[in-house]
Amino acid sequence: MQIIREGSQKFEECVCTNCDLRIMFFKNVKDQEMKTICSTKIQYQFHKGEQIIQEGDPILNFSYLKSGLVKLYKTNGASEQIIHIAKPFDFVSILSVFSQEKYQYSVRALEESVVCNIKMSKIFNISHENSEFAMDLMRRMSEVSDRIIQEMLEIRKRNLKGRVAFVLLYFANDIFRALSFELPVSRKEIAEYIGMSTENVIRTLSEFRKDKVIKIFGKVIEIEDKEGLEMISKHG
Amino acid sequence: MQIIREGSQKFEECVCTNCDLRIMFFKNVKDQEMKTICSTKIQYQFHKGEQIIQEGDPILNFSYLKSGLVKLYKTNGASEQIIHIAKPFDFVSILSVFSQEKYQYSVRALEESVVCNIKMSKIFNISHENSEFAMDLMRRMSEVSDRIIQEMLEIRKRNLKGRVAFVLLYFANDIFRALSFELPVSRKEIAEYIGMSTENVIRTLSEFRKDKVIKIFGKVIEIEDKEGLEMISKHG
DNA sequence: CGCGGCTTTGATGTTCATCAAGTAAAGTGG
DNA sequence: CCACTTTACTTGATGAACATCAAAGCCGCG
Repeated sequence: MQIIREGSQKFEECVCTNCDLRIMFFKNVKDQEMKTICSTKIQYQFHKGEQIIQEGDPILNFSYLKSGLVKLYKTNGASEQIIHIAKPFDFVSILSVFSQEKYQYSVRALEESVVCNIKMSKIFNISHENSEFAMDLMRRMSEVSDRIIQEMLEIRKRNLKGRVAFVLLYFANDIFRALSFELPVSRKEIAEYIGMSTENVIRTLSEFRKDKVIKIFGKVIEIEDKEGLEMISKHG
Repeated sequence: MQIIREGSQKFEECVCTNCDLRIMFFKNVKDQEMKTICSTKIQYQFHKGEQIIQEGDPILNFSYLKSGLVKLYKTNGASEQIIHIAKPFDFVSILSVFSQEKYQYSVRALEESVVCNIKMSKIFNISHENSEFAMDLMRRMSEVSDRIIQEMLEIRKRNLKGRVAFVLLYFANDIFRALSFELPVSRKEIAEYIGMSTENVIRTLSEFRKDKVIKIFGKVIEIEDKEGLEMISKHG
């Protein structure tokens, strides 16, 4: 992990004004407020595999993903449960930032990722003075948690094959927007995500390969028969 | 379903001032605002089994449960998935009220329930002028969605026996605060809640009875060996 | 080079869903 | 209020789905 220093700060110019994500969270934040956010925010770069948030740690910052890909998960002793795999525009700190003092979940980078941190106190201050901002934030938080719940329900109602197909389509449609992609997770992580055993995830992938639904080159997956995969996702 | 008319409105006196739930949502709402909420809110009483919210309907109101017990669920064709069973102080409209135009889930009364409805437009107006209120709301919404996700993870990591034990303890500890209680749901609904088949839920209950962990009198459950049940919930 | 983690496949056993069939309970219409 | 229908509950038997154990190949890394 390393801190990203943006050169423009030296010139007292606010780079955040042009941040891609401004339109999501800070659309209604005035220029003056934006300047103080810009000067106090800290951006970190995380390498693949590095821990971004550890459950149990105190929540001091409002964090959001600027680029990369992360997994949101929870540990129970030896095992892990993956709750969500999120990309930018899709991950906001964690739901609990407004209701908890400590993180309930952990976050780890699946790819090179940049996270922008803003002190919670600043978020509270701005919300206090700018209700438009508070409402935007509410809308975003609501979307994020809603999506996670929806996704958990979708996974829960499927059987093994349906779940694996669902995850492959999730990567293809939502994350990479391509029929061919490199899996950013291990087979074990897919298993932790869909709540099945690693061996059975592998077996299912092999079966899809035999049935000519996908091609497998190690971590690279190529979807050959998308309609077939969609059928499996829908009906097991 | 029937509308509850509160006599006090005739006397131009605000009954909401003393609402038990005011401290949760409207702690920071000023008296004048409270008066307009009070005069425009509509309360409905639902009988056991009546539908409160139907997925797909437009979201017009911010609703919260004043008394009773409800189930939050989603239908897929013939089958249902229960997402959460909620009591007052625990259920706020639905998460999606701030991000969606239509309800994503349905809500049905499990017991005689009173729901208070406030027009969304009013909520937006107050949030706009009163950021304290907006922040309170955010905190509540965050708590609710966080709890649902946490609960889904807890259920997911258990096996059949562990899940049934978990649900029984949920009713005993969180809902009824008693070792003996009448189940507000059918065996089928328990199955839909924990994602198992109805027959196996029944079998597991019977097994708990044989092992002298619980007593069963139709819908009435009496927990005989709470520690035992907790062990099963933890370790299957 | 050798170690540990990831991947793969096979064999085995457990857990769970499904089917079937019957009883009990609860609602429905005459 | 009673016959009738439907829905909820229960148990057993069977097979399918899935986890677990075991063994071996692969790959990256110190």
